[in-house]
Amino acid sequence: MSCLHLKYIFSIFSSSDAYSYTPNVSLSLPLGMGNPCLATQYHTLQSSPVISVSSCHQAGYSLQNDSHAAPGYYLPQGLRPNGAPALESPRIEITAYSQFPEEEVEESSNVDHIIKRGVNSIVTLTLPNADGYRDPTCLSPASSISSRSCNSEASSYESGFYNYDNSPQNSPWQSPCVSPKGSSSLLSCPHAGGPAASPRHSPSTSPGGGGGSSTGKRKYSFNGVPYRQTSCSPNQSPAPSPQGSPRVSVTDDNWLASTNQYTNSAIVAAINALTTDGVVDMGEGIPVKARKTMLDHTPTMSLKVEPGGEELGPEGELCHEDYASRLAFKKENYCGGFLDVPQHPYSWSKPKPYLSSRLAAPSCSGPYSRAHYETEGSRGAVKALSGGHPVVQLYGYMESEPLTLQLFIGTADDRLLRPHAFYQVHRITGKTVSTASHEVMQSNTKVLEIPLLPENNMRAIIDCAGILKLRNSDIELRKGETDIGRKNTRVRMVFRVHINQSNGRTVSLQAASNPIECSQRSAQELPLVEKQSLDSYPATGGKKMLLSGLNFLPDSKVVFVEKAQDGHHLWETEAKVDKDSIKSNTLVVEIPPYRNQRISNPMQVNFYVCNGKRKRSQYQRFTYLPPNVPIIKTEPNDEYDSLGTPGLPMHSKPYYSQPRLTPIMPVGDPDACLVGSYTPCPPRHASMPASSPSSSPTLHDLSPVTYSKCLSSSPTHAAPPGPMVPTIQETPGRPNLTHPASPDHSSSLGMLHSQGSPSHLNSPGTHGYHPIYANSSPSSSPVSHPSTPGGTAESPFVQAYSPGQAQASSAQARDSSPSLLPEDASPPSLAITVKQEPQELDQMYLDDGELRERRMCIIIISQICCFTL
DNA sequence: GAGCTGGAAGAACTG
DNA sequence: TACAGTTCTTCCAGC
Repeated sequence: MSCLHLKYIFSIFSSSDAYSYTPNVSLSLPLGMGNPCLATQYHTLQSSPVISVSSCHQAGYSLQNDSHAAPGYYLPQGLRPNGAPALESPRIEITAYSQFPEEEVEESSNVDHIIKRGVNSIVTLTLPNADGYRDPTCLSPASSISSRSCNSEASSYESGFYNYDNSPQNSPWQSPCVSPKGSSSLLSCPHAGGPAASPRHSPSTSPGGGGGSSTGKRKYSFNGVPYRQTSCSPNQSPAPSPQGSPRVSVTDDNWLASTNQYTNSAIVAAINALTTDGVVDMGEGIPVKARKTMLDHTPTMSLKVEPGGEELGPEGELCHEDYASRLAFKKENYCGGFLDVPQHPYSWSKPKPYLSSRLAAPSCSGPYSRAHYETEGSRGAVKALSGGHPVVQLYGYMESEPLTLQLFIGTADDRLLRPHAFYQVHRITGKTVSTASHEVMQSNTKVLEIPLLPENNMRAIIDCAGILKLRNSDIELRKGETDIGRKNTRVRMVFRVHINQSNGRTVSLQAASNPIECSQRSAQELPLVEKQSLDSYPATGGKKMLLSGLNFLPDSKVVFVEKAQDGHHLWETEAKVDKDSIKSNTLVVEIPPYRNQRISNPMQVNFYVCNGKRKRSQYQRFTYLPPNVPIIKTEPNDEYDSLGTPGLPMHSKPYYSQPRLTPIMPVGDPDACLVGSYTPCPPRHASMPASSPSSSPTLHDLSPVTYSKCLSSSPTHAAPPGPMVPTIQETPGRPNLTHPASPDHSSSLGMLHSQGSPSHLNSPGTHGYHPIYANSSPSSSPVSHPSTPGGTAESPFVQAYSPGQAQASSAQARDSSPSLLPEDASPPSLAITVKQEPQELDQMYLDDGELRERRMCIIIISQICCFTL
């Protein structure tokens, strides 16, 4: 499978607190190469949107990810020829990604990647094996019996819950992409299995009491994967699928008549329309109650405005009529497989007041919040670490049309980012919720749609989203489900925005939050490494590295491990931990010497913190450099300074639990990317469309994800040859891609991989955004990737800024240079200097400089608290 | 009374 | 197969 690798800046701040740091993260969007239905699409953007997410956790890390490089387009280290950060240029990249070679290889082996270049620069993305991953007919999150569950009568109606299950375009499985307006490609019906009647355990019907859902011990197939029991259980679960969603007739006329505005609802509607064609029949498997509810409300596709309505007033409400009237549908053969970007989504009321500022954000009681089961009541919206709620903002968007921000729960494991099978976003309603939202089902994944309004500076406070935990037994029994829920408790919130371009194309941006631990026990006991002061160091070792995170104990151990691609350990050694310096959130460890002191290329290894048997953190990446290689240091991170660990400047990038590798190159020298200046990753962009500069939006994922770009980008490190996500450099005229094999379900378009890693720290006073060390490797952390030639403060993007500054910044961005954020925007706490990308570089990619002027980026302003169950 | 939380009991599962 | 430890779900109580 191939992944569309999107780079974006991710900046998260809490609604109540200002954070500023912007890790670079690149997103890999899996493209089903093997599926002929996949169409590659890309557009030329007048502006290059960038999704930025900054997390409060990370203070500036910069990773590079990126791509295959096409000589000439990227310089090692992710810099352009002129030294500008690669990510800067607007573009969409499809990059191979993988962390664990073993898995990757296995997964990749199954998929062919095909990219079609259609007329109009249409890129068709297929969703290979999408069905395999999740059976649409299976119990979906929507089946939640909770009052707020998507399938509940109330929720489905009130929230305007729609199931667009088969909408490729909207499907979370679909990777963000640029699609030509009106382009249509046929995609094989994702839900081949059909709605049918696969028995599901219905939460609502399951006998109460713990374990009621599980009918027995889990059985595993020969390959160790739990197989679905086919016997129908009395407790049929309501296939929450949206199939029962309101149906609306769609005609070409009304579709065409729709405005230029893009909305996901259109897709939903389209899918719903398909149901009339018999394409989608979700009736079976849906609890009677649920079906009834949905049917009853069929005609009413309403967008419910959350409480706070009084404050919102008429304008703030999205009434049914209003909502419905704005819906445009395009009848299309979605089953066919082409994923179009709906051209006419519903529009959010324009003058909608943004209430978030008026609401008192719930305070975060501690480091953890808590997700809820269907059998429980809601546990509230996701909290930001600093309190309040996450805030997402789209920077650089200069149009007056409101956009729709999509939110769903994605995975946070070692594989590509994709919708999480065991968790679903949960729409929160209530007095304290200021943000309007509505739910839709896409490919068995619940998606929350939130308006991004120009009047609000394209900013939204995510106070309407909680996390619902589905019972493992319910999900594992789904047909085609290969994931195991047990101990699969980390998730990320994934944000997407589809932006219609004036040229008729649509660009999709995506950003993911930091990993969120959803297991109560794990959150309390498992060590979590969020940051490390060094990403790389000479093989001689001996240097002390500061780790920051959670749950460090006096007897915590740090183990360095090197694994072969086949998974077996090549080397493992326990590092020396400074017991005296151990705190619950910090730990100092001495980097052990590498097993081979004579390495000529950087060697990627992993390490983890262990609190005892079965209590290990996820793997963190570390790169051993040839002894004679000079180490580049980045500016100290204030955050670390605050840790009180003198002598250990931490510019480290936050490593979240996911030590995943994002192989950029499917094949090649694993170390290649690190070679030379230790640039994380070699240039991945094979071909930048010189002709249409504006057409390649760049997505920067600065999420606090733990990956290091390097790994991901470098086959060497991490990436097993096989499993890599192909890197595709799309150009209107010539898409260039590498195909990685596509993994099973993960290979579907829906898989998104956020490779980003937090790598950047913004220095106070400088723009937080660090564009791009796109190609940075894991080791590309600030340390290894110091500044880019371009210089610092001028970065067109601001990574982090305080909430208060956000609006000003965004406003300013629109007014003048969208891409540029005010200097003051960056939080004082950030110490890393962001270099600005030289314009010359842009020009290398673009024929004109317009792109820079209109660069956009989405910023997630707040870090999300961990959740516990 | 409803909703949100934190805590924990007991079932389910793993090794 | 039994057992102990781990993890998952559900339930309860306090605000």
